Amino acid sequence: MSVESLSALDRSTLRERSLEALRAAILSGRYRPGDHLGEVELAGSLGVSRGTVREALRHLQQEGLVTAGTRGMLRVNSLTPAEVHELFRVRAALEALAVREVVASPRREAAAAALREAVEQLSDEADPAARMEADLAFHLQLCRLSGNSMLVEAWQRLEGRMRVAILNGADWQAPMMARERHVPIVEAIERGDAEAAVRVVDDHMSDAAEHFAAASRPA
Amino acid sequence: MSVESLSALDRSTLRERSLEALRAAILSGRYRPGDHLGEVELAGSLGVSRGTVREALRHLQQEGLVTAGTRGMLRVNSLTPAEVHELFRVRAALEALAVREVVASPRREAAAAALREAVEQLSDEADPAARMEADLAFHLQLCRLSGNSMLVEAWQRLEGRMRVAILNGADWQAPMMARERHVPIVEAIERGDAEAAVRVVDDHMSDAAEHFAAASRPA
DNA sequence: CCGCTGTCGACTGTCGCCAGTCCACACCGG
DNA sequence: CCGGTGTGGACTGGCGACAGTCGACAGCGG
Repeated sequence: MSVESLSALDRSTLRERSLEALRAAILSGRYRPGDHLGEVELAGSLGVSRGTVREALRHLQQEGLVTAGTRGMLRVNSLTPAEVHELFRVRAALEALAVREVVASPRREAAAAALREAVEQLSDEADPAARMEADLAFHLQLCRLSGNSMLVEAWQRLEGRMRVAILNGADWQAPMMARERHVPIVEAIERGDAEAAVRVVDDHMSDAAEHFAAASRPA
Repeated sequence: MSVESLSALDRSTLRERSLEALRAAILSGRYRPGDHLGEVELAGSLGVSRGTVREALRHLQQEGLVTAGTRGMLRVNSLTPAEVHELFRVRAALEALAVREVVASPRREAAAAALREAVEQLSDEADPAARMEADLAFHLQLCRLSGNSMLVEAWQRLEGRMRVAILNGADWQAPMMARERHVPIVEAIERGDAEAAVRVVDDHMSDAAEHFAAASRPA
Protein backbone atom coordinates (compact mmCIF):
# COMPACT_ATOMS: atom_id res chain seq x y z
CA MET A 1 0.00 0.00 0.00
CA SER A 2 2.82 2.36 0.77
CA VAL A 3 5.23 3.49 -1.84
CA GLU A 4 8.70 4.32 -0.71
CA SER A 5 9.09 7.98 0.10
CA LEU A 6 10.95 10.21 -2.25
CA SER A 7 14.22 11.61 -1.08
CA ALA A 8 14.51 15.33 -1.56
CA LEU A 9 18.14 15.08 -2.54
CA ASP A 10 17.61 14.42 -6.19
CA ARG A 11 17.80 17.31 -8.60
CA SER A 12 15.06 16.06 -10.89
CA THR A 13 11.59 17.41 -10.42
CA LEU A 14 9.12 15.92 -8.00
CA ARG A 15 6.87 15.08 -10.86
CA GLU A 16 9.52 12.97 -12.53
CA ARG A 17 10.37 11.20 -9.35
CA SER A 18 6.73 10.52 -8.60
CA LEU A 19 6.34 9.21 -12.11
CA GLU A 20 9.27 6.86 -11.70
CA ALA A 21 8.09 5.70 -8.31
CA LEU A 22 4.61 5.01 -9.57
CA ARG A 23 5.84 3.23 -12.66
CA ALA A 24 8.15 1.09 -10.57
CA ALA A 25 5.36 0.34 -8.12
CA ILE A 26 3.05 -0.79 -10.88
CA LEU A 27 5.69 -2.72 -12.77
CA SER A 28 6.90 -4.39 -9.62
CA GLY A 29 3.42 -5.74 -9.11
CA ARG A 30 2.73 -3.76 -5.99
CA TYR A 31 -0.42 -2.59 -7.67
CA ARG A 32 -2.27 -5.31 -9.53
CA PRO A 33 -4.15 -4.84 -12.80
CA GLY A 34 -7.56 -3.40 -12.08
CA ASP A 35 -6.48 -1.78 -8.83
CA HIS A 36 -7.80 1.69 -8.34
CA LEU A 37 -5.17 4.39 -8.05
CA GLY A 38 -6.57 7.17 -5.88
CA GLU A 39 -4.92 10.54 -6.13
CA VAL A 40 -5.18 11.30 -2.44
CA GLU A 41 -3.83 7.96 -1.36
CA LEU A 42 -0.89 8.15 -3.73
CA ALA A 43 -0.23 11.74 -2.78
CA GLY A 44 -0.07 10.67 0.82
CA SER A 45 2.22 7.71 0.28
CA LEU A 46 4.50 9.61 -2.07
CA GLY A 47 4.60 12.65 0.13
CA VAL A 48 3.61 15.05 -2.64
CA SER A 49 0.49 16.98 -3.46
CA ARG A 50 -2.41 15.71 -5.49
CA GLY A 51 -1.58 17.89 -8.45
CA THR A 52 1.81 16.33 -8.73
CA VAL A 53 0.62 12.73 -8.67
CA ARG A 54 -2.10 13.77 -11.04
CA GLU A 55 0.39 14.75 -13.71
CA ALA A 56 2.34 11.58 -13.12
CA LEU A 57 -0.83 9.54 -13.47
CA ARG A 58 -1.74 11.30 -16.69
CA HIS A 59 1.69 10.47 -18.04
CA LEU A 60 1.25 6.84 -17.05
CA GLN A 61 -2.11 6.89 -18.72
CA GLN A 62 -0.57 7.95 -21.99
CA GLU A 63 2.10 5.34 -21.55
CA GLY A 64 -0.65 2.80 -21.32
CA LEU A 65 0.16 1.48 -17.87
CA VAL A 66 -2.96 3.05 -16.47
CA THR A 67 -6.39 3.42 -17.96
CA ALA A 68 -9.40 5.55 -17.15
CA GLY A 69 -12.40 3.88 -15.64
CA THR A 70 -15.70 5.28 -14.48
CA ARG A 71 -15.76 8.97 -13.62
CA GLY A 72 -12.19 9.52 -14.61
CA MET A 73 -10.89 7.16 -12.00
CA LEU A 74 -7.66 5.50 -13.00
CA ARG A 75 -6.80 1.88 -12.57
CA VAL A 76 -3.86 -0.30 -13.46
CA ASN A 77 -4.14 -1.53 -17.00
CA SER A 78 -3.81 -5.07 -18.23
CA LEU A 79 -3.60 -6.56 -21.68
CA THR A 80 -5.76 -9.23 -23.20
CA PRO A 81 -3.97 -12.02 -25.08
CA ALA A 82 -5.27 -10.52 -28.32
CA GLU A 83 -3.77 -7.16 -27.44
CA VAL A 84 -0.45 -8.79 -26.67
CA HIS A 85 -0.42 -10.31 -30.12
CA GLU A 86 -1.31 -6.97 -31.65
CA LEU A 87 1.37 -5.25 -29.65
CA PHE A 88 4.11 -7.55 -30.81
CA ARG A 89 2.99 -7.32 -34.41
CA VAL A 90 3.34 -3.55 -34.26
CA ARG A 91 6.68 -3.94 -32.58
CA ALA A 92 7.78 -6.32 -35.29
CA ALA A 93 6.82 -3.78 -37.94
CA LEU A 94 8.77 -1.04 -36.21
CA GLU A 95 11.85 -3.11 -35.61
CA ALA A 96 11.77 -4.43 -39.15
CA LEU A 97 12.00 -0.83 -40.27
CA ALA A 98 14.81 -0.35 -37.81
CA VAL A 99 16.93 -3.19 -39.15
CA ARG A 100 16.31 -2.07 -42.72
CA GLU A 101 17.51 1.41 -41.90
CA VAL A 102 20.47 0.13 -39.94
CA VAL A 103 21.54 -2.09 -42.80
CA ALA A 104 21.10 0.71 -45.28
CA SER A 105 23.02 3.10 -43.07
CA PRO A 106 26.62 3.99 -43.85
CA ARG A 107 27.33 3.45 -40.18
CA ARG A 108 26.29 -0.16 -40.38
CA GLU A 109 29.60 -1.49 -39.06
CA ALA A 110 29.56 0.68 -35.99
CA ALA A 111 25.93 -0.14 -35.41
CA ALA A 112 26.61 -3.84 -35.56
CA ALA A 113 29.41 -3.40 -33.07
CA ALA A 114 27.13 -1.53 -30.70
CA LEU A 115 24.55 -4.26 -31.02
CA ARG A 116 27.18 -6.90 -30.29
CA GLU A 117 27.88 -5.05 -27.11
CA ALA A 118 24.20 -4.91 -26.21
CA VAL A 119 23.90 -8.62 -26.86
CA GLU A 120 26.72 -9.27 -24.44
CA GLN A 121 24.67 -7.69 -21.69
CA LEU A 122 21.91 -10.14 -22.22
CA SER A 123 22.11 -13.35 -20.25
CA ASP A 124 24.76 -12.70 -17.69
CA GLU A 125 22.19 -11.78 -15.11
CA ALA A 126 20.00 -14.34 -13.47
CA ASP A 127 17.65 -11.72 -12.15
CA PRO A 128 14.57 -11.83 -14.36
CA ALA A 129 13.93 -8.12 -14.11
CA ALA A 130 17.47 -7.42 -15.22
CA ARG A 131 17.01 -9.83 -18.11
CA MET A 132 13.95 -7.95 -19.22
CA GLU A 133 15.78 -4.67 -18.97
CA ALA A 134 18.67 -5.97 -21.00
CA ASP A 135 16.33 -7.33 -23.63
CA LEU A 136 14.42 -4.08 -23.95
CA ALA A 137 17.70 -2.20 -23.98
CA PHE A 138 18.90 -4.26 -26.91
CA HIS A 139 15.81 -3.63 -28.95
CA LEU A 140 15.76 0.04 -28.06
CA GLN A 141 19.38 0.26 -29.10
CA LEU A 142 18.42 -1.31 -32.40
CA CYS A 143 15.85 1.41 -32.95
CA ARG A 144 18.25 4.12 -31.88
CA LEU A 145 20.90 2.93 -34.28
CA SER A 146 18.49 3.36 -37.13
CA GLY A 147 18.95 7.07 -36.59
CA ASN A 148 15.22 7.53 -37.01
CA SER A 149 14.08 9.61 -34.06
CA MET A 150 10.41 9.17 -34.87
CA LEU A 151 10.89 5.44 -34.86
CA VAL A 152 12.57 5.58 -31.47
CA GLU A 153 9.72 7.66 -30.17
CA ALA A 154 7.06 5.33 -31.47
CA TRP A 155 8.88 2.34 -30.03
CA GLN A 156 9.23 3.95 -26.63
CA ARG A 157 5.55 4.69 -26.60
CA LEU A 158 4.98 0.96 -26.81
CA GLU A 159 7.58 0.18 -24.18
CA GLY A 160 5.22 0.62 -21.26
CA ARG A 161 2.69 -1.75 -22.76
CA MET A 162 5.45 -4.25 -23.44
CA ARG A 163 6.51 -4.18 -19.84
CA VAL A 164 2.96 -4.93 -18.80
CA ALA A 165 2.75 -7.80 -21.22
CA ILE A 166 6.07 -9.23 -20.10
CA LEU A 167 5.10 -8.77 -16.50
CA ASN A 168 2.01 -10.85 -16.99
CA GLY A 169 4.15 -13.54 -18.54
CA ALA A 170 4.99 -15.93 -15.76
CA ASP A 171 7.84 -17.94 -17.15
CA TRP A 172 10.84 -15.69 -16.87
CA GLN A 173 13.19 -18.53 -17.50
CA ALA A 174 12.00 -18.89 -21.05
CA PRO A 175 14.71 -18.50 -23.67
CA MET A 176 12.81 -15.55 -25.04
CA MET A 177 15.46 -13.12 -23.98
CA ALA A 178 18.43 -15.41 -24.38
CA ARG A 179 21.50 -14.37 -26.25
CA GLU A 180 20.99 -17.00 -28.95
CA ARG A 181 17.76 -15.32 -29.96
CA HIS A 182 19.43 -12.04 -30.65
CA VAL A 183 22.75 -13.00 -32.14
CA PRO A 184 21.23 -13.99 -35.51
CA ILE A 185 19.80 -10.50 -35.84
CA VAL A 186 23.21 -8.94 -35.37
CA GLU A 187 24.82 -11.43 -37.72
CA ALA A 188 22.33 -10.72 -40.46
CA ILE A 189 22.93 -7.02 -40.04
CA GLU A 190 26.67 -7.56 -40.23
CA ARG A 191 26.20 -9.51 -43.44
CA GLY A 192 24.07 -6.70 -44.75
CA ASP A 193 21.23 -9.10 -45.30
CA ALA A 194 18.27 -6.93 -44.34
CA GLU A 195 15.60 -9.42 -45.36
CA ALA A 196 17.11 -12.20 -43.29
CA ALA A 197 17.35 -9.88 -40.32
CA VAL A 198 13.73 -8.87 -40.75
CA ARG A 199 12.70 -12.51 -40.84
CA VAL A 200 14.60 -13.24 -37.66
CA VAL A 201 13.07 -10.26 -35.90
CA ASP A 202 9.65 -11.30 -37.10
CA ASP A 203 10.03 -14.82 -35.80
CA HIS A 204 11.40 -13.51 -32.55
CA MET A 205 8.38 -11.29 -32.10
CA SER A 206 5.93 -14.03 -33.03
CA ASP A 207 7.43 -16.36 -30.47
CA ALA A 208 7.40 -13.68 -27.83
CA ALA A 209 3.79 -12.80 -28.59
CA GLU A 210 2.78 -16.43 -28.34
CA HIS A 211 4.62 -16.86 -25.11
CA PHE A 212 3.43 -13.77 -23.32
CA ALA A 213 -0.11 -13.91 -24.65
CA ALA A 214 -0.51 -17.42 -23.29
CA ALA A 215 0.66 -16.26 -19.90
CA SER A 216 -1.36 -13.06 -19.80
CA ARG A 217 -4.26 -13.32 -17.48
CA PRO A 218 -7.80 -12.32 -18.38
CA ALA A 219 -8.31 -9.22 -16.23
CA MET B 1 -35.16 16.20 -22.20
CA SER B 2 -33.50 19.40 -23.24
CA VAL B 3 -31.96 19.51 -19.80
CA GLU B 4 -30.63 16.02 -20.27
CA SER B 5 -29.11 16.78 -23.62
CA LEU B 6 -27.50 19.89 -22.25
CA SER B 7 -25.95 18.07 -19.36
CA ALA B 8 -24.85 15.30 -21.67
CA LEU B 9 -23.11 17.73 -23.97
CA ASP B 10 -21.58 19.53 -21.05
CA ARG B 11 -19.88 16.35 -19.90
CA SER B 12 -16.60 17.35 -21.45
CA THR B 13 -14.21 18.66 -18.86
CA LEU B 14 -12.56 22.04 -18.96
CA ARG B 15 -9.25 20.30 -19.44
CA GLU B 16 -10.47 18.58 -22.59
CA ARG B 17 -11.92 21.76 -23.98
CA SER B 18 -8.73 23.66 -23.23
CA LEU B 19 -6.77 20.90 -24.92
CA GLU B 20 -8.91 21.11 -28.02
CA ALA B 21 -8.72 24.88 -28.07
CA LEU B 22 -4.96 24.87 -27.74
CA ARG B 23 -4.52 22.20 -30.36
CA ALA B 24 -6.75 24.10 -32.73
CA ALA B 25 -4.89 27.32 -32.04
CA ILE B 26 -1.53 25.74 -32.78
CA LEU B 27 -2.74 23.83 -35.81
CA SER B 28 -4.48 26.87 -37.20
CA GLY B 29 -1.17 28.68 -37.18
CA ARG B 30 -2.18 31.16 -34.54
CA TYR B 31 0.91 30.15 -32.66
CA ARG B 32 3.94 29.73 -34.85
CA PRO B 33 6.66 27.11 -34.40
CA GLY B 34 9.10 28.31 -31.77
CA ASP B 35 6.56 30.52 -30.04
CA HIS B 36 6.65 30.37 -26.30
CA LEU B 37 3.47 29.14 -24.67
CA GLY B 38 3.20 30.75 -21.25
CA GLU B 39 0.91 29.10 -18.77
CA VAL B 40 -0.38 32.35 -17.31
CA GLU B 41 -1.06 33.90 -20.68
CA LEU B 42 -2.91 30.84 -21.93
CA ALA B 43 -4.81 30.52 -18.69
CA GLY B 44 -5.94 34.10 -19.12
CA SER B 45 -6.96 33.79 -22.74
CA LEU B 46 -8.71 30.47 -22.18
CA GLY B 47 -10.40 31.60 -19.02
CA VAL B 48 -9.19 28.67 -16.94
CA SER B 49 -6.64 28.23 -14.22
CA ARG B 50 -2.97 27.54 -14.73
CA GLY B 51 -3.21 23.98 -13.52
CA THR B 52 -5.77 23.19 -16.16
CA VAL B 53 -3.67 24.72 -18.90
CA ARG B 54 -0.71 22.81 -17.58
CA GLU B 55 -2.32 19.47 -18.05
CA ALA B 56 -3.43 20.39 -21.52
CA LEU B 57 0.09 21.50 -22.37
CA ARG B 58 1.56 18.28 -21.03
CA HIS B 59 -0.83 16.36 -23.21
CA LEU B 60 0.18 18.41 -26.21
CA GLN B 61 3.78 17.78 -25.33
CA GLN B 62 3.26 14.05 -25.47
CA GLU B 63 1.41 14.48 -28.72
CA GLY B 64 4.49 16.14 -30.09
CA LEU B 65 2.90 19.47 -30.93
CA VAL B 66 4.79 21.17 -28.18
CA THR B 67 8.30 20.65 -26.89
CA ALA B 68 10.15 21.62 -23.74
CA GLY B 69 12.78 24.31 -23.92
CA THR B 70 14.95 25.83 -21.24
CA ARG B 71 13.68 25.64 -17.70
CA GLY B 72 10.67 23.61 -18.68
CA MET B 73 9.25 26.32 -20.85
CA LEU B 74 7.13 24.98 -23.65
CA ARG B 75 7.17 26.14 -27.22
CA VAL B 76 5.43 25.13 -30.39
CA ASN B 77 7.27 22.32 -32.04
CA SER B 78 8.47 22.13 -35.60
CA LEU B 79 9.96 19.37 -37.66
CA THR B 80 13.18 19.35 -39.59
CA PRO B 81 13.03 17.96 -43.12
CA ALA B 82 14.93 14.91 -41.87
CA GLU B 83 12.34 14.32 -39.17
CA VAL B 84 9.57 14.60 -41.71
CA HIS B 85 11.18 11.87 -43.74
CA GLU B 86 11.60 9.73 -40.65
CA LEU B 87 8.03 10.33 -39.67
CA PHE B 88 6.63 9.19 -42.97
CA ARG B 89 8.84 6.12 -43.02
CA VAL B 90 7.44 5.06 -39.67
CA ARG B 91 3.97 5.80 -40.92
CA ALA B 92 4.61 3.71 -43.99
CA ALA B 93 5.70 0.80 -41.83
CA LEU B 94 2.60 1.05 -39.67
CA GLU B 95 0.20 1.37 -42.58
CA ALA B 96 1.91 -1.48 -44.39
CA LEU B 97 1.11 -3.63 -41.39
CA ALA B 98 -2.42 -2.28 -41.50
CA VAL B 99 -3.04 -3.26 -45.11
CA ARG B 100 -1.54 -6.69 -44.53
CA GLU B 101 -3.85 -7.29 -41.61
CA VAL B 102 -6.85 -5.93 -43.49
CA VAL B 103 -6.17 -8.19 -46.43
CA ALA B 104 -5.67 -11.18 -44.17
CA SER B 105 -8.82 -10.38 -42.26
CA PRO B 106 -12.01 -12.35 -42.89
CA ARG B 107 -13.83 -9.05 -42.95
CA ARG B 108 -11.83 -7.85 -45.92
CA GLU B 109 -14.87 -7.17 -48.08
CA ALA B 110 -16.53 -4.98 -45.49
CA ALA B 111 -13.26 -3.21 -44.83
CA ALA B 112 -12.80 -2.44 -48.50
CA ALA B 113 -16.31 -1.06 -48.63
CA ALA B 114 -15.64 1.17 -45.66
CA LEU B 115 -12.47 2.41 -47.30
CA ARG B 116 -14.33 3.12 -50.51
CA GLU B 117 -16.62 5.31 -48.50
CA ALA B 118 -13.69 7.09 -46.87
CA VAL B 119 -12.17 7.68 -50.29
CA GLU B 120 -15.38 9.30 -51.43
CA GLN B 121 -14.97 11.93 -48.73
CA LEU B 122 -11.62 12.93 -50.07
CA SER B 123 -11.61 15.61 -52.70
CA ASP B 124 -15.10 17.05 -52.60
CA GLU B 125 -13.99 19.83 -50.35
CA ALA B 126 -11.93 22.69 -51.61
CA ASP B 127 -11.03 23.78 -48.12
CA PRO B 128 -7.46 22.64 -47.54
CA ALA B 129 -8.01 21.95 -43.85
CA ALA B 130 -10.95 19.75 -44.70
CA ARG B 131 -8.82 17.96 -47.27
CA MET B 132 -6.21 17.23 -44.68
CA GLU B 133 -8.83 15.96 -42.27
CA ALA B 134 -10.33 13.69 -44.88
CA ASP B 135 -6.92 12.34 -45.79
CA LEU B 136 -5.99 11.61 -42.20
CA ALA B 137 -9.42 10.12 -41.62
CA PHE B 138 -8.89 7.73 -44.52
CA HIS B 139 -5.56 6.52 -43.20
CA LEU B 140 -6.86 6.27 -39.66
CA GLN B 141 -9.76 4.26 -40.96
CA LEU B 142 -7.30 1.97 -42.66
CA CYS B 143 -5.56 1.36 -39.36
CA ARG B 144 -8.83 0.88 -37.53
CA LEU B 145 -10.02 -1.70 -40.02
CA SER B 146 -6.97 -3.77 -39.29
CA GLY B 147 -8.59 -4.49 -35.95
CA ASN B 148 -5.23 -3.97 -34.29
CA SER B 149 -5.85 -1.60 -31.43
CA MET B 150 -2.16 -1.18 -30.67
CA LEU B 151 -1.56 -0.22 -34.26
CA VAL B 152 -4.30 2.38 -34.10
CA GLU B 153 -2.82 3.75 -30.93
CA ALA B 154 0.68 3.98 -32.36
CA TRP B 155 -0.63 5.68 -35.47
CA GLN B 156 -2.61 8.21 -33.49
CA ARG B 157 0.46 9.08 -31.49
CA LEU B 158 2.07 10.10 -34.74
CA GLU B 159 -0.98 12.01 -35.88
CA GLY B 160 -0.02 15.22 -34.10
CA ARG B 161 3.41 15.22 -35.65
CA MET B 162 1.89 14.59 -39.04
CA ARG B 163 -0.35 17.58 -38.66
CA VAL B 164 2.57 19.87 -37.98
CA ALA B 165 4.46 18.41 -40.90
CA ILE B 166 1.50 18.93 -43.19
CA LEU B 167 0.97 22.37 -41.75
CA ASN B 168 4.47 23.38 -42.65
CA GLY B 169 3.84 22.19 -46.15
CA ALA B 170 2.77 25.21 -48.10
CA ASP B 171 1.24 23.74 -51.21
CA TRP B 172 -2.13 22.48 -50.13
CA GLN B 173 -3.24 22.11 -53.69
CA ALA B 174 -0.80 19.31 -54.28
CA PRO B 175 -2.39 16.08 -55.40
CA MET B 176 -1.02 14.44 -52.30
CA MET B 177 -4.44 13.96 -50.84
CA ALA B 178 -6.30 13.44 -54.05
CA ARG B 179 -8.66 10.58 -54.54
CA GLU B 180 -6.54 9.03 -57.26
CA ARG B 181 -3.75 8.50 -54.79
CA HIS B 182 -5.89 6.43 -52.51
CA VAL B 183 -8.05 4.44 -54.85
CA PRO B 184 -5.22 2.07 -55.82
CA ILE B 185 -4.80 1.12 -52.19
CA VAL B 186 -8.42 0.15 -51.90
CA GLU B 187 -8.34 -1.69 -55.19
CA ALA B 188 -5.33 -3.73 -54.17
CA ILE B 189 -7.04 -4.61 -50.92
CA GLU B 190 -10.16 -5.64 -52.79
CA ARG B 191 -8.04 -7.89 -55.01
CA GLY B 192 -6.45 -9.34 -51.89
CA ASP B 193 -3.06 -8.31 -53.19
CA ALA B 194 -1.36 -7.27 -50.00
CA GLU B 195 2.07 -6.72 -51.49
CA ALA B 196 0.75 -4.43 -54.19
CA ALA B 197 -1.17 -2.46 -51.60
CA VAL B 198 1.94 -2.16 -49.47
CA ARG B 199 3.90 -0.89 -52.44
CA VAL B 200 1.25 1.71 -53.20
CA VAL B 201 1.19 2.87 -49.61
CA ASP B 202 4.95 3.02 -49.53
CA ASP B 203 5.10 5.13 -52.67
CA HIS B 204 2.35 7.35 -51.34
CA MET B 205 4.30 7.93 -48.15
CA SER B 206 7.55 8.57 -49.97
CA ASP B 207 5.93 11.18 -52.14
CA ALA B 208 4.31 12.82 -49.18
CA ALA B 209 7.56 12.85 -47.24
CA GLU B 210 9.37 14.42 -50.16
CA HIS B 211 6.68 17.01 -50.59
CA PHE B 212 6.28 18.07 -47.00
CA ALA B 213 9.94 17.86 -46.12
CA ALA B 214 10.77 20.25 -48.92
CA ALA B 215 8.22 22.70 -47.64
CA SER B 216 9.13 22.41 -43.96
CA ARG B 217 11.04 25.34 -42.74
CA PRO B 218 14.23 25.02 -40.72
CA ALA B 219 12.86 26.54 -37.48
C1' DC C 1 -39.95 -8.21 1.99
C1' DC C 2 -39.04 -4.91 -1.85
C1' DG C 3 -38.37 -0.55 -3.92
C1' DC C 4 -37.65 4.32 -3.53
C1' DT C 5 -35.31 8.20 -1.57
C1' DG C 6 -32.47 11.16 1.05
C1' DT C 7 -28.07 11.55 3.01
C1' DC C 8 -23.21 10.64 3.61
C1' DG C 9 -18.71 9.80 2.04
C1' DA C 10 -15.14 9.59 -1.35
C1' DC C 11 -13.02 10.97 -5.37
C1' DT C 12 -11.87 13.89 -9.07
C1' DG C 13 -12.10 18.73 -11.37
C1' DT C 14 -10.58 23.24 -10.78
C1' DC C 15 -8.72 27.24 -8.68
C1' DG C 16 -5.68 30.76 -6.41
C1' DC C 17 -1.51 31.22 -4.03
C1' DC C 18 3.39 30.90 -2.51
C1' DA C 19 8.19 29.53 -3.37
C1' DG C 20 12.20 28.80 -6.16
C1' DT C 21 14.83 29.98 -10.19
C1' DC C 22 16.64 31.97 -14.14
C1' DC C 23 17.18 36.09 -17.30
C1' DA C 24 17.64 40.71 -18.51
C1' DC C 25 19.15 44.98 -17.55
C1' DA C 26 20.41 48.81 -15.14
C1' DC C 27 24.06 50.18 -12.00
C1' DC C 28 28.49 50.76 -10.01
C1' DG C 29 33.53 50.22 -9.46
C1' DG C 30 37.74 49.98 -12.02
C1' DC D 1 34.49 52.47 -21.58
C1' DC D 2 34.04 47.76 -19.73
C1' DG D 3 33.07 44.05 -16.69
C1' DG D 4 31.14 42.36 -12.48
C1' DT D 5 27.00 42.71 -9.61
C1' DG D 6 22.60 42.90 -7.76
C1' DT D 7 18.01 43.68 -8.27
C1' DG D 8 13.49 43.27 -10.40
C1' DG D 9 10.45 40.69 -13.25
C1' DA D 10 8.56 36.69 -15.22
C1' DC D 11 7.94 32.08 -15.47
C1' DT D 12 7.37 27.39 -13.89
C1' DG D 13 7.17 23.97 -9.84
C1' DG D 14 4.34 22.66 -6.26
C1' DC D 15 0.54 22.92 -2.82
C1' DG D 16 -3.81 23.29 -0.12
C1' DA D 17 -8.65 24.18 -0.50
C1' DC D 18 -13.27 24.42 -2.47
C1' DA D 19 -16.85 22.64 -5.56
C1' DG D 20 -19.24 19.24 -8.30
C1' DT D 21 -20.53 14.53 -8.90
C1' DC D 22 -21.31 9.82 -8.40
C1' DG D 23 -21.80 5.46 -5.57
C1' DA D 24 -23.20 3.25 -1.25
C1' DC D 25 -26.22 2.65 2.29
C1' DA D 26 -29.54 3.30 5.77
C1' DG D 27 -34.30 4.49 6.43
C1' DC D 28 -39.03 4.89 5.10
C1' DG D 29 -43.30 3.68 2.68
C1' DG D 30 -45.82 0.25 0.18
